[in-house]
Amino acid sequence: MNKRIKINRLLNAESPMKRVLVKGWVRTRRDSKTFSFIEINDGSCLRNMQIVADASLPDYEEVGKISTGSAVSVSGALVESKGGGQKWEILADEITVIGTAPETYPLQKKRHTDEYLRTIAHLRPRTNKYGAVFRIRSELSWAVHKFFKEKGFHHIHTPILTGSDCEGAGSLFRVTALDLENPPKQDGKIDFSEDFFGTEANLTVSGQLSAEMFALSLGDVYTFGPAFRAENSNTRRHAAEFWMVEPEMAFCDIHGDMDLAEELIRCLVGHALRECAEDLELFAKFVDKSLMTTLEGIVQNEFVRLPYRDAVSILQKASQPFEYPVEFGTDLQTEHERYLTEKHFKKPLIVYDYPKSIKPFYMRVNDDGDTVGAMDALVPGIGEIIGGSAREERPDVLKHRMLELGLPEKDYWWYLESRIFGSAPHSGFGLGFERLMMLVTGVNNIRDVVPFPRTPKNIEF
RNA sequence: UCCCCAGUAGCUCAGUAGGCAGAGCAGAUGGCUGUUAACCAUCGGGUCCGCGGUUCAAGUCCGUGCUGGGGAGCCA
Repeated sequence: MNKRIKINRLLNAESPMKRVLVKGWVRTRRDSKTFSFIEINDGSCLRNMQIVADASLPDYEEVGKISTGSAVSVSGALVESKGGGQKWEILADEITVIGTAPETYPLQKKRHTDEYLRTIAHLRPRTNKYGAVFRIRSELSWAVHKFFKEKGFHHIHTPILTGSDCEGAGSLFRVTALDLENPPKQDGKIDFSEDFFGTEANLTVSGQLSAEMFALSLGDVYTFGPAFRAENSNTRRHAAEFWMVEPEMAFCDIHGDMDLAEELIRCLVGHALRECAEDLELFAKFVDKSLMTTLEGIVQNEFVRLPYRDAVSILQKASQPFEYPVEFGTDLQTEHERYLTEKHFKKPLIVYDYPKSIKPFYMRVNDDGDTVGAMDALVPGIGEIIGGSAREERPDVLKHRMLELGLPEKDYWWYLESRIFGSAPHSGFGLGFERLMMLVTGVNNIRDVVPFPRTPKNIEF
């Protein structure tokens, strides 16, 4: 018996083949008097393979019972199709049902809402749209590694479990091996010295601080892994578990940081356009009619670079009213970011040099003393897709900032030591991988670009 | 967490003025055709999200809870 061949290979065949074997899931069956058409999909591509099953087949009775959703194995000849819709089809000489699907199979041969498909997240990758989403996700994931590999970056596996609530930003998921029914206590409080690590532990919110240590050793590094936020965020762009790409570069300032951010996004979008054309076509057709214009615009045009001070004055001069007032020292609200990227410039932009007062301790203080080398990349439809900064490499300035913000030095002793022993300017950023997926596919809910999304009150599957 | 909207057949939805619960698709059965989300006919299919209230009468009005969605905040 020959080996199974993926449908995408067969659909791109140059010539007929006498004997091929395919395996996949039935999308639809159309019966004639003397034969049946069965369309099967094996996930290798968006398109299905049409199987022609003639009534003369030994098990033709069985063929009539093959239902939508069943897993089947088909062997036969790859021949040019007599019908109009496809170039190739398989003239079956043997069809075996590997796994049946009763009529309660929830996926029908019709359009389903995204909300309904979320309730059957275990089956939704069998639909055209979600199959395409996750093929693109896989391709983009690979493209991230390719991008950094070609630039000489090293991939670092930073820890998922962390011992301190670094950055103090966002609520953390506590990790414990203690008996929650009866935890050990000391002076009325839970005694974490009895816990697995002998101290409090959490899931990481970012690999940045670890990555910095490796940038100051291996030069240019990146991490690509999950991050966890226990924020009670109920929006279409937040998940409790998401993936971040976090490059960190030694001897690099905020401008080099922005250069890399822009190059990364444009390169990844270009990669998707080249390598996922067929799947992207589905999104351009059914999800976002302007998708191709948006994506090609990103690849072809440079991003706007806009200092925060200039962003403020543009917003102050804007003809439309804002709910939140804008002045130096306030953070840009969603409405402001959307105005800048969707109305004023109508393309991606990077805002940089934010006020010190609204940014974390590790961002490098600029010479003006009021701003830090922070940057946010904003794209139409999604908002912030990248947040990054130059890191404060001067130990005295860093300590001063920690004091201002009330962060205990002892918790960051190793971070501070990196500034004492051979400190060097360095910069990095975090790219929200799901937000990139939303940008590339036009899908407007983060829950629909994650295989099994985790959001407040939702961890089924 | 706050504001707004929704919840009716397996799925997508309609349900008028408070008066017997509907369609398309899916499923079953039969027919027809190199078909393309095939087509035609027949049939089966309901805790109208839960609880409480108003009313002779509630899918419909009121209160409340749950679930889902959109927006805001937090951020990637």
